[in-house]
Amino acid sequence: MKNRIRVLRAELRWTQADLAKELGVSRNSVNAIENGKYDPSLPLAFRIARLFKRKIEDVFEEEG
Amino acid sequence: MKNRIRVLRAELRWTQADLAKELGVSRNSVNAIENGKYDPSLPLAFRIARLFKRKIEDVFEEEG
DNA sequence: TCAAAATGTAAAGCAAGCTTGTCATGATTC
DNA sequence: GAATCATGACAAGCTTGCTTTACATTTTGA
Repeated sequence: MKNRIRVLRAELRWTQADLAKELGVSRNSVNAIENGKYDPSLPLAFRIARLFKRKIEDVFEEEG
Repeated sequence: MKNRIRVLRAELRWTQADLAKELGVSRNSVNAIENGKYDPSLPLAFRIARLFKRKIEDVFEEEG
């Protein structure tokens, strides 16, 4: 899955640490997810989308 | 997370095995997810929503 | 320029998602 | 009432998501 987290985060001028704190996960998880190391769980995807006031489909996209 | 999979599946008159086959997962996974044993991964949630022609938010709901 | 902040990366370990296989139960239908 | 189908449930095992800790590299900004 691709995601637009880095862009959405940049719009708010948040650091990965800021975002991690808001989401209740570790900074390493945010970093790994932004860099496509793995996909977030569904509950975490919901929290991310809600935080950015977007639909999940507007934050995440199935690859190719 | 709650989900409406059982209802959506019933509308199509599919068995859990039918759905599992369409999704490319085991019947046990479909059964476990329908019964709330665990949440699907994000990629699987996307496949489920797409199969039912719904937004992820229309199939899954954060609890409480 | 130089220090601090932000990001990347990696290892080890626990938790959650998913598998195959198997069995029990209830509903269908012949 | 016997066979079949659909569902529920459980165990063992593998993979993936997430953690903490730690350190290296890049970016920022005074």
